[in-house]
Amino acid sequence: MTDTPARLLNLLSLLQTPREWPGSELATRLGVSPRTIRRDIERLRDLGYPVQATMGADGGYRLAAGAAMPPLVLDDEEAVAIAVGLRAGAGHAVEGIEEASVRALAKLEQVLPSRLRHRVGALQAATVPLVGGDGASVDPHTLTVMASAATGQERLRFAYRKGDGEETKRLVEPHRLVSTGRRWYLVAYDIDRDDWRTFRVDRVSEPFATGARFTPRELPAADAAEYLSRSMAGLQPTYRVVAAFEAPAEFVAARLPRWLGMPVATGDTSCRLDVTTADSLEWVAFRLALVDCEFAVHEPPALIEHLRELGARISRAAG
Amino acid sequence: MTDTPARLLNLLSLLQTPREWPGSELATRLGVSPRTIRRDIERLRDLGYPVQATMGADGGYRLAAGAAMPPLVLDDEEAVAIAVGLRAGAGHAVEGIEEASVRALAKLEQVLPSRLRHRVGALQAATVPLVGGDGASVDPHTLTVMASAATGQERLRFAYRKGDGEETKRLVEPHRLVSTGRRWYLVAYDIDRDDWRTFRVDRVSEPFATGARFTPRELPAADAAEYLSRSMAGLQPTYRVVAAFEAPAEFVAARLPRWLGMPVATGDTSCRLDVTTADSLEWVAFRLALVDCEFAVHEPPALIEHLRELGARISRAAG
DNA sequence: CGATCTAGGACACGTCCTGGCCTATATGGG
DNA sequence: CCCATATAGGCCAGGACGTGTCCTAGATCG
Repeated sequence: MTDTPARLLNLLSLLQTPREWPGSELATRLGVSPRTIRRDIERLRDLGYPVQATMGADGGYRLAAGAAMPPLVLDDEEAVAIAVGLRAGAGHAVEGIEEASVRALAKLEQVLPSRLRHRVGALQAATVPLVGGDGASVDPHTLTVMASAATGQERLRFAYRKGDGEETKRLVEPHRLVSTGRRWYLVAYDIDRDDWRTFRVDRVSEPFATGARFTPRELPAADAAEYLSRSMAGLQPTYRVVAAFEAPAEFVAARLPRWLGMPVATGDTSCRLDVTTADSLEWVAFRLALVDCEFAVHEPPALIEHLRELGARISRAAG
Repeated sequence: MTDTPARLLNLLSLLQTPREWPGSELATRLGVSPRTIRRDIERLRDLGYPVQATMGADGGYRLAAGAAMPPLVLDDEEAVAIAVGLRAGAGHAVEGIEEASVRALAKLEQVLPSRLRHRVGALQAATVPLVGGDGASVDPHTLTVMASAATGQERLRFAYRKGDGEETKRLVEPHRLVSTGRRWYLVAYDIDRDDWRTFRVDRVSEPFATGARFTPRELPAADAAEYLSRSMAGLQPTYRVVAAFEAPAEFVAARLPRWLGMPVATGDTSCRLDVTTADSLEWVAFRLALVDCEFAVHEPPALIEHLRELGARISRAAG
């Protein structure tokens, strides 16, 4: 409280409250004269924070939207809410911002007080994983540890469950996290195997940043996404799904995630969807049923079988 | 950039990066001597931010978790990611932190630069509303405007669609937002009608804070939640849902949201769920089907009918 | 053992921060 | 209309404090 910088930070946090503060109240609250408050406001404006003032009787200051993000001052509950929200969305985030979302979560969790961390964990446990599917859900904690290690250029140690169920210990230099559809991959240089590898994040457990720094190697590809798609080509079983809907293409498109592709209109009130890269039939079945209109699945047989079972189960539930 | 406070904020933002910074690099980057950096670190520590230092060769500083949240310095993408994540979760947030979640969103959107606001809007449009249900989804923008007006004690103007479909104009003094299950309500004092009212947020459109301040009146109840439940008693149609599952109670509980209540075990591999306050049958049907085990619905008839249709539709889709 | 980092005391110089006082200006209410 | 109250900002005096340049001590790794 003796410092000018501390006061400015306090001021910034007060101004982020969605209300107006008269200068006199700010002065008494921060323990300085109103004149100094006016100067502090000026300082904040010089720093680029657009402090808005309303003139006249019962005027006051508030922080408006500007050119750059000001440092967000959150109270405990807000921080927990953001952390829980981001973790809930970590598995199936909106496409295009998955990486940024994980980065933000890592940044927040790095400085999250431990008592709040417990609350986040408890609430996270209470949350319902929306996709039952094949159970390949990612642990937000794993994601954030990996993201931190990648940007911090620290070596990473973890246990990896291979496709055949065997557990192996890995020591890698993490390069980047890549999200495809709803699955996460880590592109990293495997120290022991002395080569680049990709790891499915849902098969990783007990990730641990060793603290040892490394200098980034050059990836043998234009970027991590390209390397991933090259290394996955022909490797994992993917399905091609073809379905027809009895509803306008816009109606269906609005109810499907983008990465499933866009439906093509086959008439005024019908359209067709062709998904080439589906990797979980349960998930696709679930999304199709959610569209809330008549539809028919033409391919693959496994999906048709799964839908038959689901429909039968629901019918049985109805007595 | 000439100021000490500005440098401290910059330093704080650098230290939030998940990596270690040697003092010398911080010095050159911020354009001051290493000694000043050491003093700045000390200042931050005095302010309560736990700057962790590792000694020895290639040591450095980083920001650790402490007692209080430091101001979060986000880049553009991270801010957008948080905003989108919170908006996506605004409708059906994790129980217990809905209000905090909306507060955080309001705080963020208040200072979000407009160019980022456009990106948030675009991504938000691309997001899929998870619950089709009765279409009573809330607009995150409406929520944040209302939350800001309530905590900022500003009068609020909006259009309200009553139960019979009629549009009315309202001018209110917002008191609090309350979330029950997946629905949002505003408890406010209606100026024109000169009495307290509750409004369903999903029926509100074009909310607008007038800027006129008011002094809070005393609510004729212990708190907003109590007032809401009193004013809703016997008013809105709620259903009682009874369902039986052929799976252990823990299995079912883990796949149901808390506000639906807890299933009661009726055997080792069976349990029973009794929901007294369901307000949307589509939503309940959807959640029950998601549990992924055999189940049967005993009540109400409307839900059974809905399930019958859903099951038939899925079966038809399977050809 | 030496290199390299953090940690921090001492000192001197100059800057800038503060409070008090002034005026100008915008706004709303009696 | 006029007055109260708010922001906005200039000017000035005095003193606090931030700065760079020394210095030494302690920790850690190769």
